[in-house]
Amino acid sequence: MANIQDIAKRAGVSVSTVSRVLNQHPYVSERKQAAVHQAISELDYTPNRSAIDLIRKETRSIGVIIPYNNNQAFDQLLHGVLNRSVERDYTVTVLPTKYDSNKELHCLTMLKNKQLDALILTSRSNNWNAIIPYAKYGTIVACEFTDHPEIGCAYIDRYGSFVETFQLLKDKGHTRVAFTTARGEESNSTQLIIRAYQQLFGDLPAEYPIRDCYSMDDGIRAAQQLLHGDEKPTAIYANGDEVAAGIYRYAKRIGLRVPEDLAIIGQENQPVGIGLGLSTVDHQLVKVGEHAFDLAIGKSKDKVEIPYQIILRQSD
Amino acid sequence: MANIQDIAKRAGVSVSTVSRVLNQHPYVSERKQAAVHQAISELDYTPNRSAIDLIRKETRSIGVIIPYNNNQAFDQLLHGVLNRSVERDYTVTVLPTKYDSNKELHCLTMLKNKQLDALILTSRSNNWNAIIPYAKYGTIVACEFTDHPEIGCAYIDRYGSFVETFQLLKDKGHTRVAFTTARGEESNSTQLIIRAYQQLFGDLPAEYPIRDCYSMDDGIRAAQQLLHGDEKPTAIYANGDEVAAGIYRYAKRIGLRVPEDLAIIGQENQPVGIGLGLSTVDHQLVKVGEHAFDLAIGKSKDKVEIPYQIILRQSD
DNA sequence: CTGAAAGCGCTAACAC
DNA sequence: GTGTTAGCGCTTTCAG
Repeated sequence: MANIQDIAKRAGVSVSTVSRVLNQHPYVSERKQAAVHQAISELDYTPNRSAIDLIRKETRSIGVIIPYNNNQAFDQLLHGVLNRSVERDYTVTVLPTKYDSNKELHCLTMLKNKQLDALILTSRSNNWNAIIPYAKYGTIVACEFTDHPEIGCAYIDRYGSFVETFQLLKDKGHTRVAFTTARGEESNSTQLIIRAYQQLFGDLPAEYPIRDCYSMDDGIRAAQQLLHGDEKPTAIYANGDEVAAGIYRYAKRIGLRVPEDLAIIGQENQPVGIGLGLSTVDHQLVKVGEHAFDLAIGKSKDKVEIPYQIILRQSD
Repeated sequence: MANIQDIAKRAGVSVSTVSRVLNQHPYVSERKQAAVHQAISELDYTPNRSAIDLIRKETRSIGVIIPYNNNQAFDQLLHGVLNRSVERDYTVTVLPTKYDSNKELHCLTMLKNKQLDALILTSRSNNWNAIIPYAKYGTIVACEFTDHPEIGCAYIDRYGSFVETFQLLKDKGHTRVAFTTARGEESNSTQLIIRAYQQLFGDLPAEYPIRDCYSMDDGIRAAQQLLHGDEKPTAIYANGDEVAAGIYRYAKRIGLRVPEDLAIIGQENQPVGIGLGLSTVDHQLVKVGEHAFDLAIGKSKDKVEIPYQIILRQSD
């Protein structure tokens, strides 16, 4: 590949002149400008990006840490980021970590080694203490609330959302309401839903939170466990519409009526929930992703809350 | 940030020695090796990636061109790519183009400017003629069949899949079968389904292919158009399960029985289809993505066909 | 085993 | 307006 020197030689100018026209700096005579452009097209030249990144110490590319790459919620977040990246001409790199904290740390070093300008954490498996130090190498933005001043975040009031949903169920007369979660108490979100439950219903029966729920099959498994136990719930709040769909299908299979015998509420307003007419709480993850992107490229440390929305259909 | 020189100085060795231990080259005395490691940890040093990429002329990162970033089919492809990238320690950059051919070309130049080692095209809006020249700058792999020898591809026999599905419908006695597509005849896939239709049913009524279908709402629109027309179809083959779900819901809404009054078959085996019990043809896009990745990093120009799978549930 | 030195391709003072 | 030149941070001959 031709380089900037070849162009300079061919156009009969210096490399700095070539660089100037490449970067649209003023003060280059029309004549030389034309000569440079001609040389560029004759030699089919494209500036080498690594060289530019090296000297500029900036890549115009940001990373998105996504624990699982087969999860609708993370997909939504990613879509939000992508939506904005196209408009702002940034490049985005997807970094699946499988909740492996070392992999996550490895991604954080991509900030340090100047491979990425900013990093969006859609979730995390390290403590903030381990993460914060990397903030000096690049912008870090989280998709959950944190009051660390070094970290910008676009978040939803998860606790409020959980409380409101449980309240809604309680108002309808439910006292035995179970719920599903992805990870266990190592997850911030799980801790919040447990607290919300306790606030409204008191002690949490050990058999009510069903964890490791991601897919429709997990929903079926959860329903199986829940609907044949002693403390059979009259309502289940699922951590996603796919999981809710699994619960719905199992309930139907054993002859339960929804919502009369079992109320079901999902999360994230996904197609399967729409198709099945399941109520859901939409945390507007696409918007969260969009805001996270804006914070990232704006090197902002703001905390922006995205409103959630409860969508009632026929299943609650 | 400390650089390799700082480390060399601190460890009392030359930069080449530091480089050697960084790259695990043999022939470095234990003593110096230890000194270097110590200096690295004392100075909290991380090698600069741009500098390495510049000199190595390789980035260990590949791009995936995705026209729409809110489409389940492309998501599946991307997930496949991501699955393998984690295992092989590659970095993947997502490049949404919105079917803008200039944007697509812009992505191709990322090969030329050494920003990406390889590029996976999940779809394309440029002619092969415009794309091929970039193959000399990096590996290009497509997710559709092409016999260009410069391009590796992981593909499904779309034509075969379309023919088989139509045949299945024909065998059940359907003669009026409509279908939906995403893009129009500028799309390879649309051309193939039209040819498959013609092979089995002869002339294609102008009102049968409904285009611009991506979401559930598009499915509803398609059903609306189709089910109130003159040539009312008895079967519809949708270009995705979400679209199929929209058709299903509309059919139910106007009191049609599925499959007695209207047979519906979707594509890609997505949650909403499972939830609604819709038949589907699974093109195994995740696998396609995985193979595409392998071809990409193997710089292979092989053509690998991924088998599709027709999954019959109650809707056909 | 180890170091000096020549780049990789580009930008940005600085001088004219 | 334009060219010279000193790097950016690293790898890799080439000598020793």
